[in-house]
Amino acid sequence: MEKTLVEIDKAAAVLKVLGDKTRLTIIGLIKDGECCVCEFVEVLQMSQPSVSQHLRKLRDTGLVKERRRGQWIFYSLNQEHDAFSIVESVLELIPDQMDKLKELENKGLRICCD
Amino acid sequence: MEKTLVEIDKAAAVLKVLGDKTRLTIIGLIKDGECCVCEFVEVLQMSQPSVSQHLRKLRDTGLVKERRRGQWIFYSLNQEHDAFSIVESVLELIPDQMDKLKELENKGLRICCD
DNA sequence: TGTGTATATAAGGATATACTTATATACTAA
DNA sequence: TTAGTATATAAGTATATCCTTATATACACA
Repeated sequence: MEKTLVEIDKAAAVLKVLGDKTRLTIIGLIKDGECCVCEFVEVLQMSQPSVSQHLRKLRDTGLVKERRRGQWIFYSLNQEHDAFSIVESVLELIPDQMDKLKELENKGLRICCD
Repeated sequence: MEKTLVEIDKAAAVLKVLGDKTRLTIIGLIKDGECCVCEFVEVLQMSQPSVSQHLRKLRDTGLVKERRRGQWIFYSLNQEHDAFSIVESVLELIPDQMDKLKELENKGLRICCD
């Protein structure tokens, strides 16, 4: 997988979007799979519009992909992103968020659509 | 070199500081050595207070170190930072800034203090 | 000591950010 | 079609950010 150089402006834009606790947690939550908006709302304990707005920033920079599945929209990491190597190194450094998804599952709130 | 986990808040703070074109350029300029404030001012074509304020953010998060040498203060990367791996992956991705230092040297504006 | 140079800090203003509440859109199922 | 659920967008507001100009601090040298 070739690594392309990324202009400073673009790299700065990516880092700025990643530089927020909420969005970083979202990235951590979809490290190994996808989540839908209502799952983020539950895990993050934030309002739905607020979560939507954070997801929009992630989507606008191309860091995440979305996939509609019935009434749900699932978000996942865009591993094709030019700056994905940054995302990877961030994910290696921050604590795993999987326990939060486990907790969701235990509460019966995990959305599964396969 | 052990890689420590970094809390989400701290990682977000680091990414936020890196998420600015000016500061990212500064990081690029000191990739392989140190620069003093007046060199940044010349390369970045920005006011001295503005540069100082950017350097302060980088210093406050611990991403750079400073070293006074006579009347000059030299800044360099803090390779001991918990999140240095992020800095490294960013530096691998963005274009080299060394040409700007070469240009400074050609204009006789490079400060050397050894 | 006084003057000049390098850097930092303070204060103020324009713009960006991250919430809020209200509303619109898209899909599902009766 | 209508009602309900999931998500997005709009508008407003408090706060943060990044610049500016003015001033303070630290050092060098005569």
